[in-house]
Amino acid sequence: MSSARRTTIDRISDATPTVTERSTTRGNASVRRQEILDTATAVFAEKGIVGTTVRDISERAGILSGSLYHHFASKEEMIAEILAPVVQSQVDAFDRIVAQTDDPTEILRRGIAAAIAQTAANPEVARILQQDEHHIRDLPGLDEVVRQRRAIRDRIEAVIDNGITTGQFRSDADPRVTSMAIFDVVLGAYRHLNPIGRHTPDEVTRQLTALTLNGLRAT
Amino acid sequence: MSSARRTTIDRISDATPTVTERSTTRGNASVRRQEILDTATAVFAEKGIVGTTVRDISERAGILSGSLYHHFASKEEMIAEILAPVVQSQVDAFDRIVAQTDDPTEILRRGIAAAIAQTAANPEVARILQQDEHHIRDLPGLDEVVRQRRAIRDRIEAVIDNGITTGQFRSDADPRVTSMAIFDVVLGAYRHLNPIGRHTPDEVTRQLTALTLNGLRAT
DNA sequence: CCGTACCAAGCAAGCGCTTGTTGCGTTCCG
DNA sequence: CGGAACGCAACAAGCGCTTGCTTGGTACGG
Repeated sequence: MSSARRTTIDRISDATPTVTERSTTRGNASVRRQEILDTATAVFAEKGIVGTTVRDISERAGILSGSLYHHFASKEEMIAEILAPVVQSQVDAFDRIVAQTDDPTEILRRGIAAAIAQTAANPEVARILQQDEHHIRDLPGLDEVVRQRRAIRDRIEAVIDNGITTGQFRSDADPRVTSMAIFDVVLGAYRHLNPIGRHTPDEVTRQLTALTLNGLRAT
Repeated sequence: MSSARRTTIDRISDATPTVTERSTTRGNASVRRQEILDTATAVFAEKGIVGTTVRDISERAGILSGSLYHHFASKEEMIAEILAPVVQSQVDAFDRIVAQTDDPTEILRRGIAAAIAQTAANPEVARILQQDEHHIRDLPGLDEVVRQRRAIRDRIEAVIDNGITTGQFRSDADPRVTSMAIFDVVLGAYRHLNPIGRHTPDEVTRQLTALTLNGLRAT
């Protein structure tokens, strides 16, 4: 699909054939793009991925729906660009934690705190990840996101398993059920934070770490 | 392009709806209706409410999409008829429990057990309630369902609040955050039960009651 | 300090297809 | 025969996305 609509005779000598990220020198071309992305994030969180139309996004962004495709190749690309960096930074945060300590209780405590800090910084993305979990799973362009989220849950499960063998956690705890429970609870924390809820990230972190760690601790 | 209209004669040759043969119990009117409703439940759970089309349902039920409207007035009516009885029986179960005891720990324990038993009996409805929570909220015909679910969560919150004042639960626990966490964990239990997961309802109940009650108990 | 070239950004219009829903004709059984 | 059950075809609205064209603004050679 060549959408090139140059005038009939032009560009005979292409002086710079380098594939570039042009747009740089201009008044920062990606500003509008990020604006639209932020708007789209809000709409996706509010109406869900399937329930959101490109016209919903364009109306709220003050643009015509067709003009969105000047910035993005597809609706799916917008979704990927919204979710990927957040999930990536969650993975990075978890990596940093397990590099600092190998104590299961401490990993869990810091992991929950980091996840909730992430949620506080981006509650709308957390909401999308929760409520559209299944739709995300069968969007072809989002398999990396799905893979990373599954990896996080697997590693939490491994941490719990480890804590059981060291005797810190209850021996009758099922790592799979428990890890999923923690995952669900932490992901649902967006409800308690602004703009939806009224709690501070620190308070929510205190509540959820207390609930889960006391719930897991060996008697 | 004019569509070649098929006359009545053409239809004689091609027959045999390969998907499902009609349930020929003509006397019992609601049999076929319930069949369709069960099929719709499975499709809604699989694809989500917004992601499911009436054609998806009709294909799986071995009927044409238009013929669905002989049994149901609208897609929304189908959803209401799927969700309402389950939510109602959850309310009833909770009522029965609080009529038997007023001990907060015991109410929570039996409440979780009852909710998971409900989930085990109807995992697909649980999945719909979780993943389409927000879409359900702005379907006009489902305000009763929304009202009842909110009522359950409010009453759980009250039970936790009561347990704090009696000294059974940690005094630093926030009833709102905690009740929502329990709600999320129990609702997500459908993942561990057949046909998705491999745990028995009793085992899941043991796991989640242990996690939440130990997590709440005063030290 | 022009004039030309260039392009990101957006508008207007519409494409092919799908959506929930409807009206009417047909089949089948008590 | 009557009526429930269903096929059949179509409707208006809406979907994601494409196309042709216009604009405002910057770069740059002369």
